[in-house]
Amino acid sequence: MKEVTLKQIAENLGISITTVSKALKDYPDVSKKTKALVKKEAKKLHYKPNVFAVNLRTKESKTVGLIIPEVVHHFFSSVINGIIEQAEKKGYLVIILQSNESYKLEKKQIDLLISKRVDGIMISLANKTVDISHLKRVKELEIPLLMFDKISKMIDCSKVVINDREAAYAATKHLIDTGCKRIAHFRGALLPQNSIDRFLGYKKALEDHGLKYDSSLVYICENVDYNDGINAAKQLLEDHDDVDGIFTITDLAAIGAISVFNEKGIRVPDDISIMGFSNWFVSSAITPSLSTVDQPGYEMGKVAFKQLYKEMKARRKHEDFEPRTIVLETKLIKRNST
Amino acid sequence: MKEVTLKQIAENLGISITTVSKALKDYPDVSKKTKALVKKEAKKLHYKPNVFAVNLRTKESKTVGLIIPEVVHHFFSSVINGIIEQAEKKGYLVIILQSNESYKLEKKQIDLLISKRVDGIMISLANKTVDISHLKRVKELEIPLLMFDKISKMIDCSKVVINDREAAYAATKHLIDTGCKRIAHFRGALLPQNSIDRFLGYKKALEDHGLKYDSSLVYICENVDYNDGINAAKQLLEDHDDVDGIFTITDLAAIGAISVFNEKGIRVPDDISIMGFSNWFVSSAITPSLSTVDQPGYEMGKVAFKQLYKEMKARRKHEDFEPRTIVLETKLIKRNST
DNA sequence: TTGGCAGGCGAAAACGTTTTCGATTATTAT
DNA sequence: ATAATAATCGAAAACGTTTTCGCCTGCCAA
Repeated sequence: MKEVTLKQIAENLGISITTVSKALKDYPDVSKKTKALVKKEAKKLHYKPNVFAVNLRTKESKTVGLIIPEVVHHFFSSVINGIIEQAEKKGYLVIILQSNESYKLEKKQIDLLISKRVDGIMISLANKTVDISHLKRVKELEIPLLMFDKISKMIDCSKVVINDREAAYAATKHLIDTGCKRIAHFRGALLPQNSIDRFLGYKKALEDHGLKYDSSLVYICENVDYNDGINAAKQLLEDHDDVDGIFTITDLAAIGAISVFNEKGIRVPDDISIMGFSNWFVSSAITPSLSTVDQPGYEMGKVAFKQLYKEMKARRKHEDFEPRTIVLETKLIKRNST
Repeated sequence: MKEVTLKQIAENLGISITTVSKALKDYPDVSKKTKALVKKEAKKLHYKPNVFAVNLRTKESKTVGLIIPEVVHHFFSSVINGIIEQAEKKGYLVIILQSNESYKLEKKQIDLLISKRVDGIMISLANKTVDISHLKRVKELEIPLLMFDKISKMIDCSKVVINDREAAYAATKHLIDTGCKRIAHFRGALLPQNSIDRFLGYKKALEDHGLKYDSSLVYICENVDYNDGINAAKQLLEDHDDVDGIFTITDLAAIGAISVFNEKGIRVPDDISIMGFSNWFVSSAITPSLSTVDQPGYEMGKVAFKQLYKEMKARRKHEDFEPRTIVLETKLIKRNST
């Protein structure tokens, strides 16, 4: 049971490999008759081109690499979904790697993708990534690169993001609009741009609406998860008794906080309003359902691949390409926690 | 800025390509002196073998394909996590495809993976998959194949599963042990083996403990999601007023049900106990926290890749390989909903 | 001297494709 | 008739690696 190759078909038909190859790709210098013959024989033998040979010859793998901090994460898995769907449509496959928020791993994975000769790389940076020489290298090798969600401003490449600052501003403003006077913020780690921007949006909203910014109302949720939310909420209850609103960097932290308040008999939103971020679909399932900002993960993945695709196409044709930054719309979702 | 190749190194050193290649791979018929020389030069030039050429020559891609019904899903994304981590350790990359529970897509994706010449394929079947000729073809081509979670008994290959029947039995028994007398079941679609097995476990547990099985207490949650849980719960409340326990096929459905009961003022677990399945981590975050069965996704992914790796290794050495079915342990998790 | 052997190296084939550049024939214009 | 043009085809190089097989040199034993 040997593999079917162009050679095989050529021999069967008594013509050259060249002609077979060209016939299958509809080159204009092959007669209709020969084309028909070749295609028939190819179909009969179930001919499938050997991608390894094609790759070698064309220097393309029709594969892109994707590096994200965490796979088990509603937002990122939505992005993955958007990416692989779009990629498949365009005939590309996606290799997924997880940096676990580690800079070292991220760097290693970039090397891995380069050595695998993917046609493009999409990445959402690890929180701990500050050195970006590994990404510079990608640019030097002229491998199309796209960053999404967690990006670095130091790299000139296409980007897909939301306007974290504006979204956080809107979220905080919503709390103010519903009557909150003293609003705390559960923020993320200090480094990531997202975390900074959401914090700045929060701060600006306060200042624009005559509420004084108080740094003692800002709590850091290092891992931005459920337990962080629990701990921050407990700490908050110890530190302050006059807080009537919280804006959290992520739904998970908000849910953690809500569970604390539920337990202690503090009513949400009567005693304290809570605003999440991301619109993780569980937010609508908890009691009370969580007001939040919708962060379009699936859409982001889709747009991101489309943009990368454009760049890969340009590169193939040796055209030059102008990187773009695409900002996606977020949406304020009002539910029962505010 | 040309690519560095073996030829390049050979020319620089005035030796043959053959010797360079062999030196880099520590062949015994190259002198230590030459090896050192070659390695030094290779490092200096940052030589990286061209995988396309290596693939073509060795007929291996060091890549495996993974097909799952849904990426945005706690259990499956955990499996992905386990797989890619383990794969990376062994020098393999993972291409992820999503069947969206569609048989047609699944079939197409298998073809895609075959034509990409992956070294192995891992799959969790779409619910609608009954025809398995596409999987037979994988076997015929002697591509190592592994099925996990949603498997087919008609295919002889390695499998990694949990004992759904036993786990469901234990879950139902737990409801019985805590005093439930009339226990409903929110089951999944009719076809999938999982769904059948969990149903059978539920039924058997009833019968073994002197409770009569009543088919009117079984509700079908076609998509096994949050809304299904809501609808089933509402229907249940219309149909029956004496039910004091529910075993749901998945946490999501359980959470949907809980939200209905919360709304209607029906107390969980005082009026009705609820038992989920999967131990989706949100289950511990809701009120009341959900008793459930822990389904080890990460572990399953890890074990699955390891097993596939063994088969790929055997295949490379042309040894024959005995497929194995590995059954992973589940764990009953008692929380506040029972 | 001859033979055998080991160590070190390289020529060349092979993997299967794509594409350039001629070559050959058939057709048309002059 | 000749020249120019169009239509078809194929030889061969190229992509970069791996691996088989044989060659050469030097050494030792008989």
